[in-house]
Amino acid sequence: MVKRGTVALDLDAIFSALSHPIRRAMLEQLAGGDATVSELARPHGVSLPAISRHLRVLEGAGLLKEEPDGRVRRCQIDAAPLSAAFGWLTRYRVLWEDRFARLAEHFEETRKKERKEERKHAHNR
Amino acid sequence: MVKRGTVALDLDAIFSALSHPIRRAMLEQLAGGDATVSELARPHGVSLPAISRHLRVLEGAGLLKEEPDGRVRRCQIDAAPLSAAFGWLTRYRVLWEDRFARLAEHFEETRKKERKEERKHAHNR
DNA sequence: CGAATACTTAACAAAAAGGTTAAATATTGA
DNA sequence: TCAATATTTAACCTTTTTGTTAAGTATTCG
Repeated sequence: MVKRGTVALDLDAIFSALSHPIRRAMLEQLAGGDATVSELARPHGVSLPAISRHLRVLEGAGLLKEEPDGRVRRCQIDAAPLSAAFGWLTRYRVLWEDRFARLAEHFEETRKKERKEERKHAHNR
Repeated sequence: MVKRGTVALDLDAIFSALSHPIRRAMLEQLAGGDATVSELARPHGVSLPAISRHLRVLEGAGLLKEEPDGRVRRCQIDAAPLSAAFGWLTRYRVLWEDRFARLAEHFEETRKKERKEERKHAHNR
């Protein structure tokens, strides 16, 4: 495991953690704010033990922090390791074809449009 | 498998492909230019069949294109799926803490410094 | 042609990943 | 105190991943 500054960079664990749709969905959910284990489990049709282990995978990659709060366990995202993943991709982005840049732009624009849509809908809520 | 435009976005396969150090190293090597299977195998202390299967994993994620050239097989990177991974990270980057941005900057700067170093060394070769 | 080169496929084994149910633990609240 | 709630641990099973060696398939070159 490589260290850079105070940030542990275990790219194997980070990319591996991101490779499962349930775990990505959990991170997406946590991006909207902290959540308990049960709240994170609700959208997925799997057992609690399965969820518990997904959480440990995320924790192992440094992507998750948990804090016991009564009989509930409050989870929050730690985005630092994502920066490592981002960093790796960025590093090679410059070396790979321009196609990459063009596609990245495409994503940025899609994202902008989506945010515009979100703001529009927010008014109707 | 989701499609957006002409780009296949199989984030499971892409992140999974990126989760193995040998495969990341292969992509790094390919970033420096096309290579044959043996050339890609050389740096890693594993058997050719093992390499062959790593290549199929990369191919399965759409990250690799191969072209038979005589008895050699020339491999080249296809960065498009990396853009999908990049896109996913970017999408959530805006939602996660500023810490992310600060770390991303850190990486960009590290990268700049490294490139400066590379140019310096290039003169001495 | 026939040997060497560059790979891939097949068959196998060990380990990791992802899921299940049942049981254990800790906390809250009636 | 006792039952309900929230979550983890244990034990187990199946599938996937990663590696191995041995054998097969093309292609090149003397």
